Amino acid sequence: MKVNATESAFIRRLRKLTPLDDLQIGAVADLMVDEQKFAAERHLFSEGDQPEWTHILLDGWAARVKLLPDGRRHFAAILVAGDICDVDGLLVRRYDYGVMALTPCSVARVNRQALLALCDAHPAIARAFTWLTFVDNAIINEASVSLARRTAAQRLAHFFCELVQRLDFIDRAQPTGFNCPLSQEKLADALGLTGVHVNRTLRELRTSGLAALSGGAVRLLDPAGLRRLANFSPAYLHLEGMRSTPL
Amino acid sequence: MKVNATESAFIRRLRKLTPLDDLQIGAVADLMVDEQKFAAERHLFSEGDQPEWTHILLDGWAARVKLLPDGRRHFAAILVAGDICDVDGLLVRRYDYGVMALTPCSVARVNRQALLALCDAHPAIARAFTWLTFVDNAIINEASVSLARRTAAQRLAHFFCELVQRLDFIDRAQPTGFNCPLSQEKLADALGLTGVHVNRTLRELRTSGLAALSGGAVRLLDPAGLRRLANFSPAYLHLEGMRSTPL
DNA sequence: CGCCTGGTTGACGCTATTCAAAAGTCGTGG
DNA sequence: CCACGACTTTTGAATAGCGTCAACCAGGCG
Repeated sequence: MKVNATESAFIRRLRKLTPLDDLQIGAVADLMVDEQKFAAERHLFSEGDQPEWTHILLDGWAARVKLLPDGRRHFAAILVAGDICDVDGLLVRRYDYGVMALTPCSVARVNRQALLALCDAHPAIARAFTWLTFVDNAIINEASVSLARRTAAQRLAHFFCELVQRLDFIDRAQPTGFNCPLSQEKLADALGLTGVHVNRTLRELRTSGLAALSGGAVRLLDPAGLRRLANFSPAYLHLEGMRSTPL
Repeated sequence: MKVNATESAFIRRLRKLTPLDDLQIGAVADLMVDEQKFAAERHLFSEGDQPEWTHILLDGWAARVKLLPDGRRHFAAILVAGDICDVDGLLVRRYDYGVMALTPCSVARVNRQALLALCDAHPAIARAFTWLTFVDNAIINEASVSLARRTAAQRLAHFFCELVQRLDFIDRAQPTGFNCPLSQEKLADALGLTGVHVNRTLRELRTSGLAALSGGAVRLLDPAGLRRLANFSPAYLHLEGMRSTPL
């Protein structure tokens, strides 16, 4: 399927975050030629696969999945529209994670060699992609703080605070809440908990008047309270965009 | 202080992992001009600082530190000789982590602008640094699996398995063990545990004949057993080096 | 209508934390 | 050489947080 790349969340993110000009943005958009749909639970690719395409999430939610031998799993990252699923596929021989659609997804595939060539030809574009990698990293680092040192309630609160920012950036959130089509089981896999405990912790947040998840939507009843509980500070999202330095 | 860059663990890593030729390697080495010493516990820089240099660890151990408001901390990454402490400092406005020396360290500082310029001039060099970022990422992703889903014993076992590989790669480990100058408290900060529990878990590993930490060294008493316990598979370290694709 | 997935709740157990104290280690200075 | 202090390791006892198991309920969809 043909992509309307120019209006995609990814290109809009590039516009807002990087100093690329219209020509450079256009060159990137031109690589986003074919669009694929994935049903929920479907894998875009799996751990161990050899990368052939770079996948950019246009719509829906997905996750980077790490599987454990006993069948349990961990979501190393939650991906929303505008996120690149697998930049590292550009240079790595084998994926060390899979990417799974959490909801029905629409994905732009970008030819790996073509993107590499474009980056080589335009250092500014290479920098933009490197920048996106760094932001991705920062999010994962912050998630690891949650896993290492925050309680279940704090993890959920932090997760909600982060997502409202990320989604708002692509105009998919209101200050009052956002659409969150994740089952409690999937939330658990993202936060290093069990489904049962996520359930209890959600009730805790609800009864304490902080946030509520129902009908596939998160309502932030007390945004300031949530941020206080999670000790959330959005600096790590680097929403001001990359530091522009002379080429 | 002047650096003997060519013999540094970092340059040797570049040689082994990337397809850069001697000229390109030399150009990178030429940027590693000044060497600084840091005492244990000293910060190379702190969260919130504006990046000015890129820091490459030549000797000693360091960690990327994320601080919590209550004084607790989390080590988002453990750095050893040959690791870049802060690639993202190249493009980010403010660090979202600090880097702390865990032992006396020797660090090469690289001028940020100069490295950016070099990457722009030589796409192959840019790729090499991007590649190192990806490997760094993969390690952090795997660590997040430990934090999310592995028990204390498995975390320690996995940590030891990873380090013996990473250190062996720069010729600083024997198959039988390696030098590990981390206090139990610091191990705890890397693994999302408490010092007390690390102590108990180390005893568990010792009495079950898997591994022992004493006198600043880890002895791997039963490497295969350790790997089995941790379900360690070194694929994510990408020790085969980057996928070479035509420029 | 029955099935299937996801949400909800209770009882119980285990893992890791907390608090506290004692013993070992190492560097420093007298 | 010993004494001292600071830090690290070690161990115990009590507790908290989260996981496990199991049952039940609600809604969507064939």
